[in-house]
Amino acid sequence: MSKINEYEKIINDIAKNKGYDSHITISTSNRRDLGEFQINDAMTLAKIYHKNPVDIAKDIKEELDKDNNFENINIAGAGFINVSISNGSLIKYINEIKSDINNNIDKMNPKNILLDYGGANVAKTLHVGHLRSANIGEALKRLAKTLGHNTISDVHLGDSGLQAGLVVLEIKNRYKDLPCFKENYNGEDFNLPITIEDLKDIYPTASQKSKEDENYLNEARQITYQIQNNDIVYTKIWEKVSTLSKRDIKNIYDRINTNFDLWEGEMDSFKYIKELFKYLESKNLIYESDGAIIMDVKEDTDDKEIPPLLLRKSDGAYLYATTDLATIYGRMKRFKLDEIWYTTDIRQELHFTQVFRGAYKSKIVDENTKLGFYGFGTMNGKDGKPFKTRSGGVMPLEMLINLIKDECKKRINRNIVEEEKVEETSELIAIAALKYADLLPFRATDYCFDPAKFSDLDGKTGPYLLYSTIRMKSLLNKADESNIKYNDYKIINNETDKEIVITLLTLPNVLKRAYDSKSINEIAEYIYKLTSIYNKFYSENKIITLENEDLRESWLVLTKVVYDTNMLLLNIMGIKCPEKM
RNA sequence: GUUCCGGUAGCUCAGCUGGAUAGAGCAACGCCCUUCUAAGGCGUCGGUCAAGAGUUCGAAUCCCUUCCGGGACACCA
Repeated sequence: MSKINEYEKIINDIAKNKGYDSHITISTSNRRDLGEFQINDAMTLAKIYHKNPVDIAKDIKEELDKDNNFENINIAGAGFINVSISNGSLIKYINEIKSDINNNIDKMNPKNILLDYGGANVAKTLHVGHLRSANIGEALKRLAKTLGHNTISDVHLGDSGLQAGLVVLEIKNRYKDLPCFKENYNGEDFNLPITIEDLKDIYPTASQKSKEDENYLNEARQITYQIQNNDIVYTKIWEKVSTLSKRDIKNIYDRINTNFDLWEGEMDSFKYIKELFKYLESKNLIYESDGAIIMDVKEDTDDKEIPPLLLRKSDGAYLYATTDLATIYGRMKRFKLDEIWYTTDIRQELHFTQVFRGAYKSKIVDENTKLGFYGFGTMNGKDGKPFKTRSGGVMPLEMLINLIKDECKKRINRNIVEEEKVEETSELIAIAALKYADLLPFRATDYCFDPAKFSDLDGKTGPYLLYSTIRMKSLLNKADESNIKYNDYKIINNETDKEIVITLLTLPNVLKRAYDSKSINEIAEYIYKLTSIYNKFYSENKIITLENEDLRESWLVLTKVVYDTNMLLLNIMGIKCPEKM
């Protein structure tokens, strides 16, 4: 158990012995003049037990006074209990976590969690709109892992929609002479002379044409249907396009440290669709309505309209809901899952509500498996609409990364970073800037996309965190080079030192809250707070040259613990730290 | 129309399971590099928490109303 929870348990045991049975929490005080931690539960307990809150506070204080973990206990106002932790206890705490930062984490009971995020579309360029899903999903996965869970991540590519028909149609138009488009094609394998560069042009062209030409659109729809139904040529072309496109998509995901265990897509769910329909039919859950096949998912207790799940269009084609339900069907067959997490734009919430209901109602998913939708807010431009480039399209992710990278490159300290490392280093800094800026706002609120926000390199930013973390590491390296040992934490010198220790103490609760709310912003806020206190400490003290050896050793141990914590949290956020910058 | 989510400093955002004096970054202004990386540190300026009413010992936080902005609402994904 983490130290902070040990403290909390002591306090809860005391309260229980005094007859107050309720969960009491301690939190860092916002009245530091009165104490470092505060307990606000006396007021709540007063209501339950019909007693004066100050008397309850006194009861608790009386016992806390006897425990040498705590000191300077006082009661203020309506019944606030202010508590400080004794230096002795804090020193012990740092020594408990100094060699393994995992000792400052409360592991949870392991669950098997599948995370569905990313949502890239085959044959389409990864653009800034894909950023949040990747950053948030990846960070949630890493957080879950850190807390002891088993995870499977799936990019769940969008590869079954109209863009398939559009792209194949455009290819057909451009390469009429390929053997596969001839009448007596014998099904032999063929080379598709298409590059990723071609692909970047093919979809936008086709999309544009479909908007202007209804015949073109209809033909694309027809081909989409044929691909979904395993047409020998079209399906093969689409598979080739997918393979090519996946490689491109993976390159960009790699750049932003987003990794998937499964590179599956909507098309991979098609093999379950027949079985799924049969199953739903056997349960009498689906029926025809206006030529389409639907499933009712509304419930009597609903106070708003929940439309039915549309599983097959009147023209026979399948939809988003079909592939999502079939995907769940497949996942439940293949894996033993406790939870499935979806991270997409919050505008898809209703869709997932419908799909989840369909999954539970049909018992594809039993009530022991939790389906969770953790949507993120929409990325808007300054005008309140989705961010666009000057030409009107959505900005490709690659362009944004390179934009930031150029800014970072200008600021690299060439006296420190070797020339051949400049490229790699500016990439890491750019990614840090991008990811941190994206993870800082609360998950579910919309936010304003401004390239300037991501290229901010000063203040509360990714580069600030990297810069500071590198300085910590550099300091520890200097100590190693000078053969200065730092084994034990011995002295808390002043308020700044103590503030660092207290901030470290709260880490387990921060991780817990982030996990509960499925929002990384608490972690992003926390690492900034810890880092800025450390930077204050850094500027106040000269460490290596200090003559007081015990204090110097303590400071180095403290530096190491903050460094380890930062590395842990950067890793959760999917941010890599360079050696120098 | 139904319904969901927002409105907090000039800008971008935290804080919302009620707690004491509402925070941060940017921007503006001032100070600190012969000394472990100044992408840093310190300070100043900046607020009717959209408005009104209510619950409470206590409200940015909970309830209600209004105004403003955005989203979703069966053959797109």
